[in-house]
Amino acid sequence: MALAASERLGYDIKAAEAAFMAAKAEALRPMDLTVAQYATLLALRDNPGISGAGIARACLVTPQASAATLKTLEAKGLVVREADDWNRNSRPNRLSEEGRRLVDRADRAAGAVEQRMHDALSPTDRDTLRRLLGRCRAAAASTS
Amino acid sequence: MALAASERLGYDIKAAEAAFMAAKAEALRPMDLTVAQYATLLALRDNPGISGAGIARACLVTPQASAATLKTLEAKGLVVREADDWNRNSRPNRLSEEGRRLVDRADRAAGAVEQRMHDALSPTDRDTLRRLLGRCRAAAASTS
DNA sequence: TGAAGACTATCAAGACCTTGATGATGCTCA
DNA sequence: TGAGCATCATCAAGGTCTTGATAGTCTTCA
Repeated sequence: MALAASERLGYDIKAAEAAFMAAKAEALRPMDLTVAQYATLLALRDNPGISGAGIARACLVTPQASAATLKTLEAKGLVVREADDWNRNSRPNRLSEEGRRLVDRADRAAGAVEQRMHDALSPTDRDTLRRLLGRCRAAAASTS
Repeated sequence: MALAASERLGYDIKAAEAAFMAAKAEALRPMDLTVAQYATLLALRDNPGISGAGIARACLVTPQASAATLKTLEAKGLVVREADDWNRNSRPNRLSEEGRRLVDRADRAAGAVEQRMHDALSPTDRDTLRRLLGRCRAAAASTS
């Protein structure tokens, strides 16, 4: 074993991410939205007409994953997918009226989690955390 | 929207975690192991005879998730589950001989990712990162 | 002794994510 | 024009994770 389990930074990152996800999931439960669905709606609100592939990039997942989530959201009536018979390659996605209402409500709930994390750190701390995480990210990606 | 998208620390944490997972998944691919399977094998190596629930706690998932992974690993012949007819409540899990060989090989590959992250930061940086992530974790969990 | 509460295992359904493969579209450049 | 390449959408299969529910076991305590 190269590194002792307690020395592994991956665990700390994972634990923070897990706590973050759990808190968001709980905040979104009353709206019957999953975290993935919320992230997708958020990307749609900020980028009307974005493609499924674009959502995938914004949410850090594969296009297949975003397509599945879009399908669920379309079935819920929260998203409208513009199907063009003359161009099957690009299918812009937009929020429905209900989707727009819900994403604002969801963002008030889930945004509070983000706000708590934001408020728990000083501006300097936030900057430091971002920088260190960026170094980790680069180190993980290198050579891989 | 309470916070601008670029101001959200959750994204940085998620991105670091995603890069970390991707690098480990790639390192483990030649062994035909997923990250979840690797984490389970590691927990088993460090805690022989641990219960499924114990693995779940170590891996930060639900008992159901660990049970599913154990089932896969048992089918692969990497894990042996001791079934007691007189006590169906507790089923200790252990590595098979092949499982033991594979986990060591896997840890050399995946541990290198962890090592890269470790080496990219000074001891002080690592300490700071841990502390800040801990604060984020606590902030996310509070009130939720 | 016996009830309460905690822990464990497991089934089932649903959602999400991944890799791999396929096919269509659009842009660029020789 | 036409080949090459990047991008997009989608099908399929496998694995992981969740919530919810059911049930056996163990410990504690009145």
